[in-house]
Amino acid sequence: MTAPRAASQAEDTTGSAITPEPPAAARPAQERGRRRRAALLAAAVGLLEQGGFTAVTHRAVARRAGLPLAATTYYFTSRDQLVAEAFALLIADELDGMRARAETLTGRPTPEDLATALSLAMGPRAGPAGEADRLRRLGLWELYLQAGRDPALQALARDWTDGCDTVVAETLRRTGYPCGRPAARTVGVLLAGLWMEHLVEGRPGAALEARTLLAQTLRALRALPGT
Amino acid sequence: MTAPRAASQAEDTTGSAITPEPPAAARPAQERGRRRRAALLAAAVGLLEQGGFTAVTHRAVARRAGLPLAATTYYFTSRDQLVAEAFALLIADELDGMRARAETLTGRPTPEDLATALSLAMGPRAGPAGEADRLRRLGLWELYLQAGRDPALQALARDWTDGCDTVVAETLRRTGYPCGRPAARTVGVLLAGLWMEHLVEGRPGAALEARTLLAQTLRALRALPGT
DNA sequence: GCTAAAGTGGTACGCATGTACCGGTCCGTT
DNA sequence: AACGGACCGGTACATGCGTACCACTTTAGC
Repeated sequence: MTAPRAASQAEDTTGSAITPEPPAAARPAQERGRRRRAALLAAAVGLLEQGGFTAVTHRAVARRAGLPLAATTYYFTSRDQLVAEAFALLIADELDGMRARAETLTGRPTPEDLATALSLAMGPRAGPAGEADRLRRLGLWELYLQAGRDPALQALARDWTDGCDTVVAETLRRTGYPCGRPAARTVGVLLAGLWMEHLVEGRPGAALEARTLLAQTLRALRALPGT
Repeated sequence: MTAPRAASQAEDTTGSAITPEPPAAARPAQERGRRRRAALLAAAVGLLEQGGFTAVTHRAVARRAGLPLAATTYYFTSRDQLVAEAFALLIADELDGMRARAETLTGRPTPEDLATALSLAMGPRAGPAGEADRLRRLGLWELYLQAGRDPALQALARDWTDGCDTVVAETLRRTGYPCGRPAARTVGVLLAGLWMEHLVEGRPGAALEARTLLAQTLRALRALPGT
């Protein structure tokens, strides 16, 4: 968060003459260390969900993980690294969940049924768990957008997009909607856009609208040859 | 940015016995004051574009506007208010630009031509001005997402969505694509999603893909009756 | 058991932030 | 001309931040 980010791997200015391979324990050697690192990462993800990008501070992460402040700088070389790893974890979790929900859909559904199922798979769940989902997704999109300013996150942003598109494409193929990548992309972008809008604006009819527009689009794409 | 946000309108604890109507000059009485307020707002918008949400600090705004720090707290009761007004201004500017570009499109274009024109109207411009556009849009989306956590911004977020959809709907109608709101929504969401993706991920073929997918969708929607 | 590395936790520093305060100046009104 | 509110600008304060540091304890490898 502080200004100078480049030239961080500068000269070793500590007392010891030889550089003992920066102790940054990216992969801790001991079991307890690995657990601690995971706890910090989990705490970072949680904070990301609850309070967004700016909520992930060293102190907040340490407090949430029940660890001393210094643990955060010991296991992660910088806040940026911590955030980036949390982002990657969030993406992986979210894609796993989406994939799992999408795979329950089988058979040869009508466009309407497919639209409903896809909406359920890609959107936040209903009920009390929905608010947690909503915040998680909000955090994810926040980080996604951050990738537009921070090249270090760009690759992760692409993973997210590709992952979503792949889930959509596979679902379409499996349920008898053999379509090219373009059509799958259209459906994926539509789904993501509609759900993001819902996340932010919280309009009452959003879920229904998503199903309707999606069904319409699926029907239209199917009617058009060679997509 | 500091913790307690509620109960901010608490008791008047200043020396004077009577509350002289909080001096918060929301609409300055004097010309110079109005100019200063506008300058601060413009500076906030600029910072929003360049550095995103977190870059809009009292000090940065004041410095950019060439005014003393205290001016920011004089004309705006809080940072939140400053940010909200900047957001509103950004939305209005962006919608004006989009509308102006969209209105140059006339006649009865093919789906491909329409897709190209809409992409040009709604997406960032090319050339050296494109990077500024890119950052501006990034800032806008950042704030848009923030509206998911801050109810005070939600109405503005809806204005943005509605504005985009309206531009799309009017453009479609004017160019001989009489369609219902659902179809316009589909096109609008698709456009917004694709451009946002481009903003963040910066993939080479994104502009071409946007045109292709949009043309395909327009064609498909036109082929389907009653949309 | 000994030694070096890994891990630990308390503390400190420098900086930027949001916001409050206050003595002063400008200006429209009477 | 004078009065009162709008406006001005400098400064101060408390807080939270990222990161560095360092003496200490635990663990792994010989």
